[in-house]
This record gives sequence, C-alpha cells and structure tokens, in this order.
Amino acid sequence: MDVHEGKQKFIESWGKMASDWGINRTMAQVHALLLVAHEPLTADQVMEELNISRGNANMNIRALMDWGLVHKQLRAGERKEYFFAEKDMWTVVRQIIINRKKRELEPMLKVLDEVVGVEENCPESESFCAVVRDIRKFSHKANQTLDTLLKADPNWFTGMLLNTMVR
Amino acid sequence: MDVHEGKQKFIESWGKMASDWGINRTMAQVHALLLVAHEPLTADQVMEELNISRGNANMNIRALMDWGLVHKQLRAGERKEYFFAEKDMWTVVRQIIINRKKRELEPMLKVLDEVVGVEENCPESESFCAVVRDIRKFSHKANQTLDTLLKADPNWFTGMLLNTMVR
DNA sequence: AATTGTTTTCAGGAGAAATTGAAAACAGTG
DNA sequence: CACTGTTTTCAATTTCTCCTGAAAACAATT
Repeated sequence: MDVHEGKQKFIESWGKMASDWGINRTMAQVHALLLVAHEPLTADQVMEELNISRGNANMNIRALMDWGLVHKQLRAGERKEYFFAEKDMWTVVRQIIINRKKRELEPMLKVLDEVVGVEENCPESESFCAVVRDIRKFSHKANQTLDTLLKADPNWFTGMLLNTMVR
Repeated sequence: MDVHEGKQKFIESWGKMASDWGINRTMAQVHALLLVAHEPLTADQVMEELNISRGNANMNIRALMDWGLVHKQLRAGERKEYFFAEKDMWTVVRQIIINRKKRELEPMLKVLDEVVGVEENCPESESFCAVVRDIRKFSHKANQTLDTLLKADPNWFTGMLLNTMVR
C-alpha cells in the first residue's frame, strides 16, 4: 500500500469513527489530514485535499483550534496561515477528555444533583431516587477518575492502567 | 421538586447527553423512562409518556433490547408485552462498552493495522507511519484495557480505579 | 378460519445538521 | 488610502437522520 492510499483510508476511518461518537465528520477528517500531514497545511490545501468549501474548511479548522488539537503557524514574510495538528497522542486524548467532560458530562452531573433531591413520599418516588442516586454516584466517580487521569503523568495512562489491570 | 418533574428532567438530560455521544436521542429517552419507571411498561405507555409514534417506540425498544439494556416481561394470561430496563449501573456500563467497542473501536483498529503497513520510502511516508504507529499502539492498549475491565468483578470499577488513583 | 388484539415493517415526510459560496471584514503594502 | 491577498461570516441550500402512520404480519381465541 502506498502512502496516499494509506492516508485516504486513515482519514475516512477517523471521520467515520468520529461521527459515530457525535463529532462532525468533516472536522475529524480535517484533524486526520493534519495529523498525517508531513508539514503544516494552508486552508487552501485542506479544501483541495478533502474537496470541501472554504467556509467549511475555515469553520472546522477553527473548531479544532478551540479543542486544542490544531495550532496555527505564521511564517515571516507570508500572509497565509499554516495549520498543524498536535501529534502526541496523550495530549490529543487529554484535550478530547477535557472538552467532552466540560461540554457533556458535567451538565448531566448538574441535573443528577438536582433531581436526586426529589421528595420521597411514595413507592414511585422512592424507586426513582434509588436509581438516580446510583447513577449519580457512578457518574461522580467517573468524573473524578477523569480529573485524576488529566493530572497524571503523560506516560501514566499507557503505562499503569494496563499494568495494574492485566494479570 | 416532585417525582414527575424529576423524571422529566432526567429523561430530557439523558436524551441530550446521548445525542452528544452519537446515540439516538429518542432511544436514550426510552431507556431513561424505563430506568426510572417504577414497574415495567408497555409500548403504549412509552408512546404516551414520550409522545412518540408506535413505530418509533417499537424500533427503539428493540434496539435497546439488542444492546442488552432493556428486557421483555411476559405475563400469564396477557397478550401485551412489558418492558423494563436493566438497573444495575455496572451492567449498564458493561453493555454499552461491549456494544460500542464492537461497533466503533474495533473497525478503527482494523484499519490502523492495515495502514500501518504502508511502505516507508520517503520522509512523507515515514512521518505517516510514525503517527499511525503511535495511534495504533494507544488504541490497542485502550482496547485491551476495556477487555480487562469487562472481565473484572462487578464492584471493581467503582472500587479500585478510584482508590488506586486518588491520592 | 374468522375475529380481535398486538407487534413489526417501511415508504414517504419532517426536521435537524452540515455545507456552500459569495459578500464582508480584515490586514498588510506601495 | 487604495489595492490585493486572505480569512471570516452567514443566509440559502443540500444532505442526512429520524419519525410517522398505515398496512402487513403475527398470534391467541372462539
């Protein structure tokens, strides 16, 4: 397999996976393209490679910068902007966790904290509260675990999690 | 807050979170409804509570059964089918991991295994392979970790992960 | 085998999300 | 400050996913 075919397969697959996980497919494809790019690319190159419009390229590059997954490079004497992806996988995963935790997990936790306070005065409300308490406990633990993970050493995840668990 | 308001908030929030994660919102709302239901419900009750059509209710209940998150209850002398959700959080999380791993993580791993074999004969192909190797290593470890997690004791996750990590 | 109650299917429609492309805004340069 | 190359914005359009509702299939009962 040659490198172009490999890149294409990778980009397509990365995009597919992302859309399964509720992330815009094109955004993930731009990310994939920059991940495997040999050098920083301009918006025009991204448009060209992925056959997307200027507006689309611009929006998704911006979104990726907001996520902390892509950075801008300015070159002296050039007006064009170049973009490159963060390539360290641990950092990539960190950024994704940070973003999704904030956007999606924490709002859910807030609601759980609210509804766990429902008055318990009948079998129905009691079983409701029991279920919510359980989900809430679980979610808070997951959230704390993620916080710990984020504070951890860069090599920690790949190293320890596995070693501790595999027997 | 009364139990009805609590249930509604919970159902709405669960649905929102699911759609952020690429899961059909209505499917998650049906799941949430059954999770907090005091007793098993019929398809008609689900339709009624969530204001959805018969077809929609049926399809999503089926999908939830495929995921192993909802079960059918048959009652002697009744032709209607009753549905109830698996309420143990550890089992719920297990089922979700099993399903998403199979549907989304593993196909990606397969592609990574393929493209890592790209011939390395120029700077471009070398940097491509280096990135792919890194992602591949990371993903395989994550996959193995999930396998171990799935084999683990029901109380393992909530217990150990946190205790080991929090200092 | 006809009747009734229930579940399943799926073509077409509705709504949501992503994309385009052209105009506006911006930023250097002579 | 006018000109040029570049990025940003956003209304209109396209694309995709999801939902509906009615018909078909199914299954228990008489």
